[in-house]
Amino acid sequence: MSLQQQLTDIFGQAFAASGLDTSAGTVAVSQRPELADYQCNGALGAAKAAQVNPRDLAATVLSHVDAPDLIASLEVAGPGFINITVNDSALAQTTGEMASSPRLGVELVADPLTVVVDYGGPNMSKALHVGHLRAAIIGESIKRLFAFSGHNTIGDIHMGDWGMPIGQLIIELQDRQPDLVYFDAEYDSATDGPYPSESPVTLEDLSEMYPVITQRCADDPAVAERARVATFDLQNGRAGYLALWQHFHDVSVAEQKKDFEALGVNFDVWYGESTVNDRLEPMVRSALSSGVARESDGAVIVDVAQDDDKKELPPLLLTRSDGSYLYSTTDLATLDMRVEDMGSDLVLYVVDARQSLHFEQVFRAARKMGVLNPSVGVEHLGFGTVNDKHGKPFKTREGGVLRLGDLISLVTDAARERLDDAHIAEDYPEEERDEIARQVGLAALKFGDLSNHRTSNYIFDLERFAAFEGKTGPYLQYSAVRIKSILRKAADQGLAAGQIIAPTVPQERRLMLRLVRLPEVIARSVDLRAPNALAEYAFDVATDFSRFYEHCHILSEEDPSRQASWLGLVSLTLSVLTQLLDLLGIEIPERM
RNA sequence: GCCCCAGUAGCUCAGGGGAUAGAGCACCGGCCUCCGGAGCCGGGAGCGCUGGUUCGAUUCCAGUCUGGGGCACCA
Repeated sequence: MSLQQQLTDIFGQAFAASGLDTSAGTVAVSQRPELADYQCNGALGAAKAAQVNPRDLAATVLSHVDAPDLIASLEVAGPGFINITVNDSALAQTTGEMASSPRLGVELVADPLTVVVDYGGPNMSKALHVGHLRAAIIGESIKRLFAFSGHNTIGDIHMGDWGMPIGQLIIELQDRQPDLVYFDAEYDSATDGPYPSESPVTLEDLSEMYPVITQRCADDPAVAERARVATFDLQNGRAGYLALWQHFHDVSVAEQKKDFEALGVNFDVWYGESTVNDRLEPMVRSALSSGVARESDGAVIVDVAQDDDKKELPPLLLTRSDGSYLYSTTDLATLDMRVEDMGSDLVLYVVDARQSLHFEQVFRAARKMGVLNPSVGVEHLGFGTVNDKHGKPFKTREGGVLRLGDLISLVTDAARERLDDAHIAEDYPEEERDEIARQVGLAALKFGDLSNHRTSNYIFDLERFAAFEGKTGPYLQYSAVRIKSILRKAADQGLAAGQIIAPTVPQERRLMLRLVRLPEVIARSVDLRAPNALAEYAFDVATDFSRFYEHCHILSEEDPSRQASWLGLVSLTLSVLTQLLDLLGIEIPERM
């Protein structure tokens, strides 16, 4: 049990023994570290309810606290705060237990859930760009966080591959290459042979076609109508379109897989909207027959407004008036699949915050339609938009969107340049230098993103991402690498980590206090679904380590038990940093 | 018009109803006979505005201003 939890239990009992509610015993990390390690503010609120003086009440509570092994001193301060200073040897013992625990003292959740994390969400036929960065790395981090906590997680890329854009691309291609067999409605693969196995387009072609056809549809209703028809035909199984779709899909996935792999983002399943095509028609029919859905202007809709709504909630569209399906339909069917086939208890959507209304509609419709029973949770974990320094949508200097692959090259090159300039790692093999540059560049990129709160709008600043000083990913890597270096040298000298003993210098004590907070930080990050809490803490751990490192010279320490303890402490620090960075999707080089 | 999100230091951002609101960058000043200086130590400067709830509000609520976003046949 964590130190903070032990203290909370002790104070809960002390409040109970004083005739008050156990919940008043909640202990928090002290806000005034120069005064105490932890504090309990429960006396202030409880005193109000009991109509007594808070300081007197705090004193009464203290009289019921008897934990000399754990607590070194207690003090009532200010209006009635209880300041708690823990015993040095208890602190050392807790730190030592953490060091010998494979999970670093973090308990597995009592009731593991099957959690589907829906993130990434690229549209088929589009190269990944900077806008996909957040979904990918926030989603990856949240997935890892839930998995570490003990949940059964499934990361699903949920590709946008079954909607209007596909119909648009089909007619755009038709206009460019009308003679392709895919457009011949009379073509019968049973008699005429299979469709060509070679794709008529590359992802490059599709990416170029995409904005062109989008604009054409916006400008010309007749073109838009053709796209709708093509979408309908595709969804209803027109063979040529399906064959074409397969090509679009394959060239897209091949390219996108490379980008996601380069980012260190791995999906468990590559499902998409198309995966649930077979569920669409039955689902809509069932919703109609049960009366949950109704026809309106030829479309099928589900009313999701409620009497107590503060805002007007438009109905959710299950089908267009031509009978074709929308992403609301595929999202609902996907949810159905996730519950029915994948056994989800919780579905987390890591998707742009601008889609919050859509998810509100989908979640409500899902409850009404019985797709979701009350025991299954669904949450939209929205994130902020990607803007440039001036708060406008991010564009490259040429005015286009920055490709994800180009972005990775940019940060990797910056890291490589830094290595060269500073004459760092000059004697390493060229291959290793490249690998270090890759790891450092990605760390800068990811930490720069993940240290922001998920929901805040995102200012995309290349200079900031290529910075390696201060509160950055590379600083964290550097801290970890220094520890590895120390441990390597210690091993060379035959020195081993030993029992962690009571701290003797403030920097050492501070580091221990920081490390033992890990369980609470993990729990809080899970509760808030917020990787930035991990990022903040990781930086604090690294900073506290740097201070300790500056002040305590480990390898030249003369007292053997102290030296062994310090080696244990820095080894634990490395484990904690490694774990945290892994949860953020950041790798640590062996040396750099 | 309605709704959502955000307003904290010059800039980019943290912040869990509690005491004296924290980092990083930038700027200024220190630390290299010592385990890796991508480091450490020190310095200045801030909760949009007005009310409310509370013993106590940057935090919760209402209003207001500013910025961003959304509002059935796009995703």
